[in-house]
Amino acid sequence: MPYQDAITALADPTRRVIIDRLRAGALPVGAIAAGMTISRPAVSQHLRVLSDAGLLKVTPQGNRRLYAIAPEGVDELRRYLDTLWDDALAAFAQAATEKAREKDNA
Amino acid sequence: MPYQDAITALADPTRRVIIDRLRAGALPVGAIAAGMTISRPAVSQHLRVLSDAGLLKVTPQGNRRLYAIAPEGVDELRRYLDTLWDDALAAFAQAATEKAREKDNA
DNA sequence: ACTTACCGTAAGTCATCACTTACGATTCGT
DNA sequence: ACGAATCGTAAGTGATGACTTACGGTAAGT
Repeated sequence: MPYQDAITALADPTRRVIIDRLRAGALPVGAIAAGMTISRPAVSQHLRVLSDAGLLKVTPQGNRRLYAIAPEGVDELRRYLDTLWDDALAAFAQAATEKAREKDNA
Repeated sequence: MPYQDAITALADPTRRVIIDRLRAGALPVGAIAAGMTISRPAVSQHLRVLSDAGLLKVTPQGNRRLYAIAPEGVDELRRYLDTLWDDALAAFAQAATEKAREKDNA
């Protein structure tokens, strides 16, 4: 899954809450939904989106399904932002030098 | 602006196209909208969202307005993903050791 | 075997948001 | 000073998506 799906998935506040709940480790759906204001099926739908985006991986364990953060999916997004960050800094530096040159010509 | 706004802003494909157009350096609105399928006011609205999210900075230059990527805004998002990445790796490692311990007890 | 627990999916509703056209404001050129 | 250019904003419309309830399917407990 490309990084675009990861960004779209993380755009929803509820899904970010789910991600935060999984920071410490894998959890079954019931544990994730417990304490949240929305219904459990709604959580399931969010988990589906996050999994499709490559941000979560599922491991069925008997009756339950354990969801955990997939480091690879997070890394894809990280790399995209790194290139964006590099380009932004380079453009910023170039704009600064151009501005200095203008000042010299004045 | 917190990182949440940045994620929400980058969730839209059109806004990512705009960001990509600004990777090489600042551009006025007309140049950004040129070649895009949507109208120029639509581009203006997207630029507003990106600016509010802290991802773009504007420098009015006479008649036109130059938009450029704001490195600080990108950095906020980068830091969020870094902590998420760290936690995910730590949880993954812990799960691996626990699994190994289970095997030993068997 | 039968009940209970855990979970995903289907169908439908409601709000959010991206886009359009129309308009007003500011600045440049002549 | 006047017309053209550049851009932001307002109002309205259509589509996407987040949520609900209802249902089915599989595994665990007794």
